[in-house]
Amino acid sequence: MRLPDFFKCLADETRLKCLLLILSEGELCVCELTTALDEIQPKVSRHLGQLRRCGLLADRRQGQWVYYRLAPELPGWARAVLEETARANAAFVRPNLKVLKRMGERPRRQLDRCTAKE
Amino acid sequence: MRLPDFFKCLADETRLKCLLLILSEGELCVCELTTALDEIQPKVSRHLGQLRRCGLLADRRQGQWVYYRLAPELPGWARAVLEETARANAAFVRPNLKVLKRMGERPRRQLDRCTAKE
DNA sequence: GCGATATATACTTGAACCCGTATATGTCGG
DNA sequence: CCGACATATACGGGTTCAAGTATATATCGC
Repeated sequence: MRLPDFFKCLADETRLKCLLLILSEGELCVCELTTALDEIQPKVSRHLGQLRRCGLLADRRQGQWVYYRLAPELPGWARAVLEETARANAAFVRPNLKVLKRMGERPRRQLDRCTAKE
Repeated sequence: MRLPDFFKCLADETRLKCLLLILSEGELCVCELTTALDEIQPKVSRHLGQLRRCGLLADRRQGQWVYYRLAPELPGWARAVLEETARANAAFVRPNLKVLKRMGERPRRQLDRCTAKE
């Protein structure tokens, strides 16, 4: 990927927050991000799709949910940039992380069969 | 500055190359960057002005030349992001750096009186 | 003061971008 | 199958952005 395109992916608030939240949580599904960001679903989905097509995120479907994680093939320096950014800008996503933690109905992951209730 | 705005500054090829070249050389004037990038002067100047207004670069005038350097007040994490990017993407600016090195007519810096010829 | 050089800015235009709405696709439970 | 839920995408419109050209400002040598 062209270097400026990598930073273009980080240049939008919604995309940047998605990346930092995923970096913090390891893996998040669309509805969790939609809630954490308090945005409408098509908006979040559209940005996640862009991040996937650009090679920053990977996705996996589990039941009706789609989980996004950092792409394993993401170069080390790119991951380092994200981590350094997250470390020094924790306040940027803190409110969203708080909403996420308080979120009642979170799908249970790492199980083939799962219910929507905790 | 808002976090996404920082990355917006890096999301343009001309701006990103300016930053990486300045990071590599310490300080560069507009005409050196114009030559190294093979771009027209108003384009380079406009992007440099934007980087200055956003707080990424600082400038000083010396005679008829204006030198740009990384802003001293740039947060450490931001500088680290730039350095990590430069380290892992040396090829991105290598041709421009080569042009710069071969550039015959470079203003001499760190002197109050200077000529355009080396 | 007057050209020559270096840099900054104003203006206009076309492209890229992001958004909300509506709709399509996919999965699940019954 | 069918309704409910989760996600993706198509469409249309408004805004932002970057470009080239032209011009303004500033410094220098004379």
